[in-house]
Amino acid sequence: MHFNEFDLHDDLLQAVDSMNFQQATPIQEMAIPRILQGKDLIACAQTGTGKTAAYLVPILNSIATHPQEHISTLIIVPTRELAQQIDEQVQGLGYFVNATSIAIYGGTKGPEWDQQRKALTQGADIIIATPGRLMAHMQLGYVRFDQLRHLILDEADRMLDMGFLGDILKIMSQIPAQRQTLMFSATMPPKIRELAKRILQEPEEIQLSVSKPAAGIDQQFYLASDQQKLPLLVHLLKKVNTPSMVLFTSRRSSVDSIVRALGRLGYDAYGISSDSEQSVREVVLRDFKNRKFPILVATDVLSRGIDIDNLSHVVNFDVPRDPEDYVHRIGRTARAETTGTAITFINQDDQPRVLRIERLLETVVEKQAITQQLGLGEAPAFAPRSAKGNGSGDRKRSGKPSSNARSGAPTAARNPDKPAKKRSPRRNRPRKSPSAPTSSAPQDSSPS
DNA sequence: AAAAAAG
Repeated sequence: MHFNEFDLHDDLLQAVDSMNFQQATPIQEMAIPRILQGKDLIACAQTGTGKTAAYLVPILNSIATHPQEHISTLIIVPTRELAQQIDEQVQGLGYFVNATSIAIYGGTKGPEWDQQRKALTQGADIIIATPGRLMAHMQLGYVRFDQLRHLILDEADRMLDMGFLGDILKIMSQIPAQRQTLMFSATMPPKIRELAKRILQEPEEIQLSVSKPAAGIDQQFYLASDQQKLPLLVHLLKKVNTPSMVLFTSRRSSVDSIVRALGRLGYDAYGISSDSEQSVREVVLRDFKNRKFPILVATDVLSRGIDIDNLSHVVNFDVPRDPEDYVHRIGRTARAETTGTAITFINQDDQPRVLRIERLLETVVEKQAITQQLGLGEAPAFAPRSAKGNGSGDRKRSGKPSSNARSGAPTAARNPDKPAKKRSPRRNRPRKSPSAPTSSAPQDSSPS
């Protein structure tokens, strides 16, 4: 279905056109008409499917057709980077409708607080906020949501994981009951169902292939001890011409040491975690998106929703403890129906988690053991003790439980169906995000 | 045994 088949305001069609949106993705095709009708919605969709535009387009349509003075839309998200990214999308799509927006989040030291207060008092069409900072403003009493018509909870399952339920309910208690509410969640656990029941009215429900990675991702598992991981990574990097790689690690404390180790090996890498200063987080992410350096080392702060064009690789330096996070991490690549490679290093301790991931994916991925032939010593054997978790006995065991050291052949673990069509959405953003400071590449990770 | 978010 083409975008101009939706019943959209002329200005918005122009915006959609300027962004070169043509064919709607499945989630957009399903969500846009229902949101246009004013229905509440609960949608379960993998990231990288055009989820954000699926709600921004109809919301902006509502703003174009019924302009109002004060805030019409509140979008709540779990991380600051996601808030900023959505704000940038609003800037692009909202340009021709003259929609105003602001991202509201904490961690900043500059004039942001006053800018945020001003937007909240004098009005902006769309507010994109992380819960903590929004609450802080609300407690000061000047935030008015009396004209609010649309509330969106994005990455709702993540927000509950992060303990935001109380904040969300408190925020919701101060916005009109007469409103449209949209919930987007990667998964649909009972807690999400409960919340949906509580805050949605006769919701439409959209389910899109739950927890399955995109078809274009080539998943590769390598057995490696902690000492072998870095040299193995270097070996794999040598085979790539111009890598654009996000390397995930589960610990904030490892980000810096990996960045420094890569620096010593001559790779230009920078890191992001909640330990980084917010201004550094922003500059590093922007510079990485602009391909100013090839390797970004990050914690799971970036595992959800963050959109990076043409990311060639995701590397899991360790296996995430939550199998859902694996799907989210590797979903940073092969977005918008392109292709990408997801490499996961598995040491002895990581192995039970691998079984849980494979159970979630309903796929067994070949465990490659190539460290020996690279002269890095013997790889850890793949012999997971167990995959602690729910006691259901349907656990699938890997067909090849032990290390088959001679198989250097690339694994065949991509999802079988769907050819990887390339769509390459050309984004000529009509207006730049107003808040982006321009400065040069970050300065703090050269070899010491 | 982690991560994120308010300061």
